[in-house]
Amino acid sequence: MENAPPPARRPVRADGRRNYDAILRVARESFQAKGSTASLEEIAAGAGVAVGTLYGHFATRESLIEATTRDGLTALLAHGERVAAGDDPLGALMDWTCEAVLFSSTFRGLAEVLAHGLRDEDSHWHAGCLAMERCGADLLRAAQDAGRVRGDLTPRELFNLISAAAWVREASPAAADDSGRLLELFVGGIARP
Amino acid sequence: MENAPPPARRPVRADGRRNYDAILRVARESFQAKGSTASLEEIAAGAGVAVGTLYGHFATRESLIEATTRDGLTALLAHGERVAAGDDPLGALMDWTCEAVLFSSTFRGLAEVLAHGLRDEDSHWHAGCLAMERCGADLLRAAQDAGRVRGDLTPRELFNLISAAAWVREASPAAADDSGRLLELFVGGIARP
DNA sequence: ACCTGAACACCGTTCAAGT
DNA sequence: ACCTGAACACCGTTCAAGT
Repeated sequence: MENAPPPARRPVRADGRRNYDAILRVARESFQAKGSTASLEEIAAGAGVAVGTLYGHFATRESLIEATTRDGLTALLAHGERVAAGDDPLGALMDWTCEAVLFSSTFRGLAEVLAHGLRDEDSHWHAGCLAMERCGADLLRAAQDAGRVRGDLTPRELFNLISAAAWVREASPAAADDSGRLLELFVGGIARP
Repeated sequence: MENAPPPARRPVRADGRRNYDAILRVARESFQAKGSTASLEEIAAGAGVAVGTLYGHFATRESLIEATTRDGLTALLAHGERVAAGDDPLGALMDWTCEAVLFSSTFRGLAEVLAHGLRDEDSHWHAGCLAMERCGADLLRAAQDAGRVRGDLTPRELFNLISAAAWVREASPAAADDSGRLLELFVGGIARP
């Protein structure tokens, strides 16, 4: 209930903001290069701060990961609202799903963190994951109401399909090259003629 | 070419076999409980041997994982041969695929190790992963020849679908409960009416 | 042929002391 | 309010010495 850790916030003092931003910038590069398990010590060193400073700003690895991908998630949700306004429910769902797969494979390990965040109520991610699930749920329902997608598919299952496709993308460079094909394989079966 | 590490083999000396077996037994329990990243020191301690003994028998974590799941893979391949003898190619493919998903989610992290082993030629796993892929390829081709599965699906893509479904099973207990439903979602789209 | 355990390296995490 | 870096714990991996 009350043991959910506080989300990372940008500090008010000038040196604090500088360090916060430097850590975020280096963290993005490190996660990109080495995945979600990249060394926090290396990130701190790369940002020119002591480890304690990193922990001061980001209490857990999850909160740092959350902060590095917050913008991406925001963009994804905005994209969802945009495509929802169109008049092709199936196209909108597929379009957004594709973007969601790309986002969820921003770096190696993110899909797992997302899947975990959706289940763990005490996670920094929980709210974000729920928002992402809900965004997909709205698009899914619209496509189902239009009779274009099998009606028994649940929002949670759509989330699972997305993170699974993202996981394959993370793990297999060859599959990542052809995202359209991957998407077709993973969610192609849910459409109705 | 020649830098592929040697597979773990059961020692000839009596005390060696005893330790080897003890390590394997504890490793199975540990992987089951904590996933593929379980502490090797704890496994060694649990087996009543020094860490060096564990490394003496299993040069890498991968080789230990391989040894703990070798029987399961063998059983899966045998199951493939068995179902291939029937006269329902689509049923055989689905049956085997379901077993493959169960095997690939024996413990948390195995799906990732398998996906990695298939790509890395120097892995302990490479031969095993190839055998698994080939087993699926034979069943897939039969189902395709019978016109029951879309013809453009490749063996590699089937492997990816299997490990992705296994990954979801590993990550989400709820999904793991209803394997039939999961399988339907992941490979239901490949069948032809 | 196999075992032991100390030794080294690396990393996560905390915290008292500082500014 | 924020920073520092030493301190502790834990783990992976190697290897000289032993039987």
